[in-house]
Amino acid sequence: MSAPASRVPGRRVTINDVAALAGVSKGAVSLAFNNRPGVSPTTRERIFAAAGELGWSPNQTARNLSGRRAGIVGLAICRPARLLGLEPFYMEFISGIEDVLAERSCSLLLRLVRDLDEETALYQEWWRGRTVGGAILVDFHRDDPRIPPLRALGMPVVAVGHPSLTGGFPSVWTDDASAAAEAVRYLAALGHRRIARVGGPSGLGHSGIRAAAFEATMAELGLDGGRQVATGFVGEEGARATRGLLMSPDRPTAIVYDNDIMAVAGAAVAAEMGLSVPDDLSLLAWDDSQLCRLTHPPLSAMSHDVHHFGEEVARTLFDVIEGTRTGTHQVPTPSLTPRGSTGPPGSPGRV
Amino acid sequence: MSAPASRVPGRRVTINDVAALAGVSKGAVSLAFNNRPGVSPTTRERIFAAAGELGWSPNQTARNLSGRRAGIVGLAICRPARLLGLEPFYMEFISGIEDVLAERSCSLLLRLVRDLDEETALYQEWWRGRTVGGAILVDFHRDDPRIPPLRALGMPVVAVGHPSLTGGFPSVWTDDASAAAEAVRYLAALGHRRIARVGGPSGLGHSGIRAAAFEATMAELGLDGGRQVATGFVGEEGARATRGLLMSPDRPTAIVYDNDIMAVAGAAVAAEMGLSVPDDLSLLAWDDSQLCRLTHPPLSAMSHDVHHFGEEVARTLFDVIEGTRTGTHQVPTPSLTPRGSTGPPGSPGRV
DNA sequence: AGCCAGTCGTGAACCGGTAAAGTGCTGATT
DNA sequence: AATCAGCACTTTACCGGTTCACGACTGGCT
Repeated sequence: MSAPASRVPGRRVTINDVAALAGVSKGAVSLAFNNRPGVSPTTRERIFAAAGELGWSPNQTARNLSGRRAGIVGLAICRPARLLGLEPFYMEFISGIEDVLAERSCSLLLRLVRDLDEETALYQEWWRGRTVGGAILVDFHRDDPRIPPLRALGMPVVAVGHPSLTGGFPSVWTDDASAAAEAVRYLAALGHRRIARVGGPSGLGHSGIRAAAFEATMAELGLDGGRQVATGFVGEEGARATRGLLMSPDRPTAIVYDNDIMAVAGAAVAAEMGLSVPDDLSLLAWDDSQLCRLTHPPLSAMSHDVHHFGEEVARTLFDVIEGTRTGTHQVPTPSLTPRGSTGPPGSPGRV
Repeated sequence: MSAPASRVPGRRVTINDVAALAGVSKGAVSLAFNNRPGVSPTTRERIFAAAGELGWSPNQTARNLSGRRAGIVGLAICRPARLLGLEPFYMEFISGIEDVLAERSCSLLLRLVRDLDEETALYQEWWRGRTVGGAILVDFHRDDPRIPPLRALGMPVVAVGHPSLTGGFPSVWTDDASAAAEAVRYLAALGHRRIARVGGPSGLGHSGIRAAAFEATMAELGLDGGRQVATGFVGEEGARATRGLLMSPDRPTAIVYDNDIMAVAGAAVAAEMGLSVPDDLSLLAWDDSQLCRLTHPPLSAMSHDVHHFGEEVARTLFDVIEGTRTGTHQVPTPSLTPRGSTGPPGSPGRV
């Protein structure tokens, strides 16, 4: 029941204790622990021995206060909490980030915020307060209001999004425009003429890019039924949007979704309305997590390696922090993975 | 192109600048910003005005250094990064935590570790270095080696796991034993006699509890085919375990899994081996994320609200930090949600 | 011997706040 | 008139490190 043999009951051990035990000044201990010249190998040894005996390691907070930056990377996300738990994208993305952070003994500071102003204020606090050494910015909007204040802040940042959106921050991005175009061309090649798209919020940059590319490609192919619906990315809205599209007089024969959770919800709606996939309706998801392989039929998707995306983002951030990188960096374009949910429209087998 | 009008180009603004502008000492500013008595309303006003003008807010790092604890909660997870991205459990759990943290303007510090020693060392560093104000401990083992050192640390902690495992830390838990028993009784009632279980790592506490309850219930019902296999929670291992069970001479007619990702993998194996679910084989998942509703047939599961679980954990941690709670706290027991993957064994419709 | 350079280490200032003791003033009490 | 409580601040000492100017000692060179 007694506590393990500890030195002085209450007091916490500091650099001074180590210095005293090793018989040097605290400056020397600091030098030793930051392996910098100025202490002889013998003394260094003695200092480490003392630290080991006392179980001391430098106090990060104190360290941060005097100049050095924390081994902590900030990530604020402006989305509802529930969505975070349901969307496979974020967790895979975060797992990729963590994979790289862990290698360097760094941690991720995660925070959900309600709006972009709160997010901006948070980053300012994190940076000015030396809580983080850098940050990852996601979900860029057109003319994103976070850009000017964060630029002024001078914090190392890696932006996730197309360079046209990220206001000059070093960025990592996928070519959503090409992917969206590929999606449309694929469905058109199958014979679809009325193709719809269920996208994310209209203000969101990458949704906008996909929307524009979708429309442009439809026009280019001479297809005119290119209706698009904006949603908030959650399954329920995906279902509602799908229902709306399918109830319209000239209902689409194919729908492209902006993530897989909405595509899954869309598939359920199709079933509920007695439409068979892919004969009556083709569905194409985006991101491609395990979900897509589990539905019946499995969902075709624009797929990419989200874990790897996260890794690249984290690696880029370290480069930015070390000052060895400033440009933009593209990761592979999502590529079409055809599965059972896409096929020619109104195929012969239809009832 | 020019930076927005900022006071003195390089220097960061500190409490001293605010004090100077307001014409008071920095002590007064500190008092005002921690709304404590000792400053008149007029002066207080003047101080806030000055802070507003300079865009100053207290530096968290400096604040933490002198006593006060950070509004940051630590969570270390000792699992492979890839798994984190695939397992719906963790993200839903984290989303629940974040939901409560966000209400109080707190953040979650997340870190993946390789082993329990690294985890212990990390918590010590976080606590001694005043990086976090408390922590969430997960994945308890029998006689968990983290307990003694972390007890000695005195950090506010909430443990996720059965009180018999969590070494006296305030804990939040689900009754896995009852749930495991219910799972077995349900399958037995359907007529199954050879029931197997694909569990998590044998050292993991909650896997052990489920294993013991599984075995005890099997014995109680006079069933003897209760084989159990330990895995690492990933889909691939779930598939391998399932394959092993199904290839044995007296193969089980029902399998219970420890999470849903392995159950999904198990369903794929059944299909691959030409077994029909549930006629030839019943499958029962655990946790019950969306995955279970997407397979064909949908998976029956021991389901619970993981998001809510996370919320309760976070709330409990705040109570512990404030000293208003020390005991254990049970959240609802996972309850059986029957879907299409369970049914009587070898039913008439069988080929 | 005298000078210089280089190594090892010390001491004090500093990072940006908090906390507790101290100061000066006002107004009520005896 | 003297005492005293109470408010509104100011002063000063931390919190636990890092950094940098400076001193002491050693050894090589002329």
